[in-house]
Amino acid sequence: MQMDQTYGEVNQLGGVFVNGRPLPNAIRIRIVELAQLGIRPCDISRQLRVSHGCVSKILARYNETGSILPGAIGGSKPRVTTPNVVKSIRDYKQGDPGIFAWEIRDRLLADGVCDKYNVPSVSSISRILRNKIGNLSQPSHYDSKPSPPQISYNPVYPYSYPSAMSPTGSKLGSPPAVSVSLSRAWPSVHTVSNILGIRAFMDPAAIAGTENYQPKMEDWTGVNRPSFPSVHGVNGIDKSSIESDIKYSQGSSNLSGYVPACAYSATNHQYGVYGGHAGNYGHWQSQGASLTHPNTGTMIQSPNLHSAISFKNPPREAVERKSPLSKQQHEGLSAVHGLSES
DNA sequence: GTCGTGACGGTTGAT
DNA sequence: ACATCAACCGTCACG
Repeated sequence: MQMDQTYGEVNQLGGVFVNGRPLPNAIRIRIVELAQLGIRPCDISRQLRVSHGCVSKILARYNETGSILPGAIGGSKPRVTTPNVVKSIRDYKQGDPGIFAWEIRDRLLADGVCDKYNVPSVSSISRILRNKIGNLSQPSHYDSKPSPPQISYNPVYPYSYPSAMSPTGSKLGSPPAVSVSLSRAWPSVHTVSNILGIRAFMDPAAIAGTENYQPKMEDWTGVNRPSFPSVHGVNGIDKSSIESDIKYSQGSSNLSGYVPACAYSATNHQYGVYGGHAGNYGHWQSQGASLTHPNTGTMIQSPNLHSAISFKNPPREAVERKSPLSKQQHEGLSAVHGLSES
């Protein structure tokens, strides 16, 4: 609520956080960077004043997915009963009026209309039959609608927008092209890619915005910059930044000492993340930060950071997410490679 | 002392 | 406009 500027709360370590909201990207990145420098999680926790549970989670996620971004918050799962699916169901029903819902389900899978991740349940199919199709002859307005075939769920998908971001900073207003949504597990990756025919996974560009896109953090965009005395701050900053400062200024002091050269450079742009100021998202470009993904060796540079950051492995995560860290590795990551470079 | 985990109270965004 | 719901968040405390 009052969240706008919300003051955050202070955790046991003295760090500031906003309950319910993700840590600013700047901190998330810093966590990863420090870890890459060989600093132990417990020390990172203390230095950044972020609970170790959180450090653990962020690091685990990064190791697994290559993304430092928080997951997509809010929204609903994409509907599986896309117009295209409904249409197929109707076709099957018309072709064989006596067909059972489970048979339809099997056909949807067999015909590639759906995959195991997005195929409607038998009960959903029954409902569709009853409600949307009912009388076979009736055309349901569905077909008329162009509705992009499978992609449809893309659009629907909150989660996945590619945020990519418009460089300009426009937040995510417009979803870029389709970069597919793979974001959560729902549509399986395969599906999507098949559908779209994309090579998304391999193509960094495509990927870029994918996965988590940026969930929005408008509120925080300003986010903090811990180690810095507000450099530019003072002057011209807009309120939001300032406020954010307020919200988050945590131990600046130590930090700086700690993080040496890290690319981060803290500097100002710190929060690159979501736009340091006032909401401009595009700011990612930060300057030089670079993260190298350990497992893969992939290096992420800031400029691309956002892309890099945002994704890496296809999201199967959600699915497997339960146990996040499979310690074993991520083969998938390699795919990512291209990411960083640019 | 570390670190993984899950409950908890919270926010968000689609429906 | 409002309420639900389901996803995610970070903290905390336990083991």
